[in-house]
Amino acid sequence: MGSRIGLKDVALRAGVSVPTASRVLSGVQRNVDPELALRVRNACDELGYRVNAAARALRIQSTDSLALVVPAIANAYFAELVSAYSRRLDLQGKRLVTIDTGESPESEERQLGAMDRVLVDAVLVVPAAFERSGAAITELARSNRVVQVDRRARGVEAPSVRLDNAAGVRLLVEHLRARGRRSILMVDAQEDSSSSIERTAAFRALAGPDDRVLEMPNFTVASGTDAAKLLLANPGDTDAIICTADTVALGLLTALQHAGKRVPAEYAITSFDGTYISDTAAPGLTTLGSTAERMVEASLALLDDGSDDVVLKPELVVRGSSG
Amino acid sequence: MGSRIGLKDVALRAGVSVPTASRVLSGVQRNVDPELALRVRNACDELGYRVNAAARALRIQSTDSLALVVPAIANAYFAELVSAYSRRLDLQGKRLVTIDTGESPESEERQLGAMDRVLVDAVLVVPAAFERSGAAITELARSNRVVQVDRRARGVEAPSVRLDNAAGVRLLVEHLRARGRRSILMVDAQEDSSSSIERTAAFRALAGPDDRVLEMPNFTVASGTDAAKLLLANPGDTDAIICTADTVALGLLTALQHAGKRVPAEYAITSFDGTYISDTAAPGLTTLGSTAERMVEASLALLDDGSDDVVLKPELVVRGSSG
DNA sequence: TTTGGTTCGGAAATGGTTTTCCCGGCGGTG
DNA sequence: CACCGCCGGGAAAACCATTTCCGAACCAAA
Repeated sequence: MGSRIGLKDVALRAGVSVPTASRVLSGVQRNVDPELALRVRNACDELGYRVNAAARALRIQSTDSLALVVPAIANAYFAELVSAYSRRLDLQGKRLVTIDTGESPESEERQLGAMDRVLVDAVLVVPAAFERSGAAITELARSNRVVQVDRRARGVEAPSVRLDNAAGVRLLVEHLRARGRRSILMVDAQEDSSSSIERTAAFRALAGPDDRVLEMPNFTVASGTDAAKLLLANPGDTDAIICTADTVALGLLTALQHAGKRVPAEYAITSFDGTYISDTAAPGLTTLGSTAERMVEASLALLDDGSDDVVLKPELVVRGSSG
Repeated sequence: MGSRIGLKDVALRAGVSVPTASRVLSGVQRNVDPELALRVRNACDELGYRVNAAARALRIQSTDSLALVVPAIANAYFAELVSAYSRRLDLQGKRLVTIDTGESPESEERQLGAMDRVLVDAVLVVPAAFERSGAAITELARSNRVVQVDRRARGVEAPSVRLDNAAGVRLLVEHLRARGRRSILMVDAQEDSSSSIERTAAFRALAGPDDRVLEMPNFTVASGTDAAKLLLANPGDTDAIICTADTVALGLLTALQHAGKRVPAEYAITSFDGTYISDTAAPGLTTLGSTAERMVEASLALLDDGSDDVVLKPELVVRGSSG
């Protein structure tokens, strides 16, 4: 049984007792002689000892890590959200473990169902779907602290932090109208996500007879280029576009430019996420500012004090793509 | 202390012993009376019981999860790598937990040092730096199974799976020369990563007097646009560019186009990663094909059979950006 | 009645932390 | 000088929740 080295091996080599070794390593529960502490630390080095995560967590009932479950890490919006959480938690000495559900409620259910194999103190989840994610998240929330981030799922009582999507749509529509645009096309993904639902609903409520909605299969750059083809095949009076994701806007922008269309002269393009894409596209994309930092702050605060839902106000960032 | 519900609560409610409840739930180690099994399962539902990850892992000495440590999840290349791992492991019923080190050796050291707070069976790591990552990874490898992916760190004995960068550079250079280009600029990031080192070394070995290297601070799209500014300020004879990342190539491409330059007529642009970016840019980027799937397969196989280093052969994917 | 197989429960094991109890030494006080 | 309290350390055991080993009981077949 000498295979794995445990704390008692360290204590033995350092010539101290197990409690003392523990006191040196983990807590400052009580003062220990600096000389003994040094011996313990040296013994650790020499033996290559590392504390057993499972044993420690079992006793302590706490790991210093959170899980973040996102639908698609390849989406720049979620990638930036992950980065923001990771940086923020790193400052606190905590770890973020990220899990990708591939925009698939089935995979999400598997991963959430197996979350009891991963050691975390709480789970931050961006639900893949509004309807189909509810059951798995509710189940998870029975035994874990759960916060819904960016999206919600139907019937889940876990608190949520999200953007005021209706206000965001209103900001973009009013901006485009103020610039004299008459016919707006909203390009959305037909994913069953709460944010998509809220955005299209808000848009339809504000839309006039000349405004349209185009549903693409997902939030990828390729969907943007496909949307451009569909638009060019059936241009109508459209002179302005609202994309519900920066990735889609990027594909749309480059495809329109490649087809010889001028942006913003012929088409004003706006978008939602405020990722680096909106900043580096040429021309820059008018978009709602990034809410990643605020979402991170709000959701972590919510985990601490257990307050209620948080709805963030969007801000408009005007760049060249809207004239 | 009745706060958290454990297996003994389930057993009590179901009127069976703890071992029997365990047999019903986790393993099919032995047959149990179907009637008892049903009682156990009902008790679980009613109590909302979920197995304790720490206790299970402590006893079993295994979780079905791997950790993947990447330098920057916001980089499309790593995001696609994460997705590929996640999909592949999902098929096997395993989980992937991803950790972002923000291209910072300090953060990497903290995160790797605290890896004993996360429950995983093995760690796949993309070292942030060639020189400065070695110590932390070596230390980690003393107590964990570790595989280096995509990059290596100096002096680490853990096996690695990586691209044959020299062959990749040769493919691109020969392709550009075959298209009649005379003066190639390599745009790299001055990060201390093994892949960057190998690529610039291979390029310098092949380079003629008209070829140059430009070192940008990092692998972001913004670095690409900055590189374009530097290039336009000092154009020399450059008629071809090799970027060591798709993100950089994207920024460079759009910035050059925005400045009125024609691609590929005036500048042929090629790149390395083969992410979705190379496919959706306009024109498409000539690049080395994505090796994500092969890296995933090779590294997982390596974990299974403990074989040696794997070096993947690159493939050239020709698109419009190189003429 | 014995034998063999099946199923269940008590107890050990997993590894680290924490508590309890004790001890020896040290300094201050009466 | 005796006494008291405090402080740092050690031995042993409890604890965390689960799995597994092993013995016991039971039922059916021989």
